[in-house]
Amino acid sequence: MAPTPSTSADSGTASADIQSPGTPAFSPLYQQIKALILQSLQAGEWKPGEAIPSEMDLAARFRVSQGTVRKAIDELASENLVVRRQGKGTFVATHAEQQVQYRFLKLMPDSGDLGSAGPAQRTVLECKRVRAAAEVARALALRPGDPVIQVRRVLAFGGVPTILEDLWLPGNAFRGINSEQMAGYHGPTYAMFEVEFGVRMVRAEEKIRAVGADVQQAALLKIEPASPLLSVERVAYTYNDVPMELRRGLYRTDTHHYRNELS
Amino acid sequence: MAPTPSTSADSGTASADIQSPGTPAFSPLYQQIKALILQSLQAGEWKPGEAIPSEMDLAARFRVSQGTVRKAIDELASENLVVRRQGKGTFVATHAEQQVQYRFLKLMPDSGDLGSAGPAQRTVLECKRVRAAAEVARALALRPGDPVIQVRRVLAFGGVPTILEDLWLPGNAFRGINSEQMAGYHGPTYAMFEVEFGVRMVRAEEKIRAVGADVQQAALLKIEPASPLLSVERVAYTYNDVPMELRRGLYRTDTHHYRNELS
DNA sequence: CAGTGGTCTAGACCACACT
DNA sequence: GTGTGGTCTAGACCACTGC
Repeated sequence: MAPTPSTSADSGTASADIQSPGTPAFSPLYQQIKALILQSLQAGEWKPGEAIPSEMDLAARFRVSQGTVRKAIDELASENLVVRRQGKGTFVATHAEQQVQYRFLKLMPDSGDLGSAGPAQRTVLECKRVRAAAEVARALALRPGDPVIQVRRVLAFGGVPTILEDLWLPGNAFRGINSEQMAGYHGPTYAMFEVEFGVRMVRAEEKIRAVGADVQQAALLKIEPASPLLSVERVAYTYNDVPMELRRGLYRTDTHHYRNELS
Repeated sequence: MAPTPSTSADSGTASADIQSPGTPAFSPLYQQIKALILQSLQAGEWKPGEAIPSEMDLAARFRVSQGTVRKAIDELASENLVVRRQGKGTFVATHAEQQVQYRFLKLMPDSGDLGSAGPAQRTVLECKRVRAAAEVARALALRPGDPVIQVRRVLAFGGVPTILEDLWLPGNAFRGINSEQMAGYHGPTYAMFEVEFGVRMVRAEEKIRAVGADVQQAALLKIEPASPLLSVERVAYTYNDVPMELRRGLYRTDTHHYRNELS
């Protein structure tokens, strides 16, 4: 299964390329290899946490040099799709066994002392099948009225309710999900999605605002109504930029803050 | 000016390494080259926007192969310290001539329509020399009482005041700064810092919270007191992780949102 | 056209982890 | 020791830019 290089740097050969006229569309070999590896990743040829074949093996399989495979894997690693470990191999990234427990949750205690409060205590308030409202459908690339799972839960740190979250999940991919799974799983929710539903979140976009708590929200978080809360609206994507989750979190930021790095 | 490789991969040579006992401290050649290039960047050997020497030139200068220089530059490019442009050269990154006008400002209009409101209108309310309070001193790695510049300004989009910002700058590096500079410069404030003070911001950390506007803040932003605002506390760093600015912004998020990407 | 960064190869050796 | 990823080199050719 050799790729079709769009240009050839092989000494001696000169394979031409089939291209639509007018589209330069030059694609380096390593990008094609990357795409092939990505396909195997999507297809589940290697499961999260498992090792992928060695660079030499992949080079042989795709009939390219190790250096080309290396560059393809380099990009996958920089996108956090795989993790390289010297001497051991390259592994499919997973939300479980992440060094920092929550890869997508950037809320930090002001003290900076992470583990003091231990893991979040989850309380699932609701987990039901509904029909997608227009807004939810748009975010998840569904049609209005399509089945979605709606989850509402509270996360507490050290006994203090800190986050109120609403989640919307495509009904088809998450068929059969229930409150016990949402509450009972030890570890990140995204890790549970991998194990139970084979859904790997690889990327997310967030829109952050400051809002005032309404009466119901205030009651659930045990704060005064109209208290300022951080509203974090997240769309999480699997491979190929397919949206698989819409999430709206309300964070208390009197004891925590959202930490971000710019470069 | 050849580097001292901590290990040698040269065929034929076998240069041993001077290392403190007990410290493995293996550092690849390309990291050493990267550090050397970084030194030249800091020293101002090449100014923001200028081209650095070609890969071949640098390879000759450091007596290493082009591939090694390439890998060093690759890392600098991934850290946004330089920008590569095929066929033209590698250029020192700058906050001016940035494709997106504000590299560190992640506030977007909800409409998504960027340029509609045009560039921000700046109103400088204050620009004075003060002595660093404990908190400011800590953030800027100064001693309490050291001179700092304090700036307060309002940014408006399409005539609507949207951001209220307080800035603290080390008095020594920004000696002589005044309101006219802060208000009059066309383009990002960080670009002005490069041109006028030779200070290049390379990286920043932000702590984000939701807060309620106090009476004064509300008046300046022409909103109701206690309205929820996004508080963005930023420390910006030059080379070598030296903090050069503390900034606290209060963002209206009824018409805009803070956009973030996770991966 | 020459010069720049970008791609690709092939082979050698190093650092690390397991057995 | 063996196998993995990581580093380094040398040389060839490709794509893009501007003279």
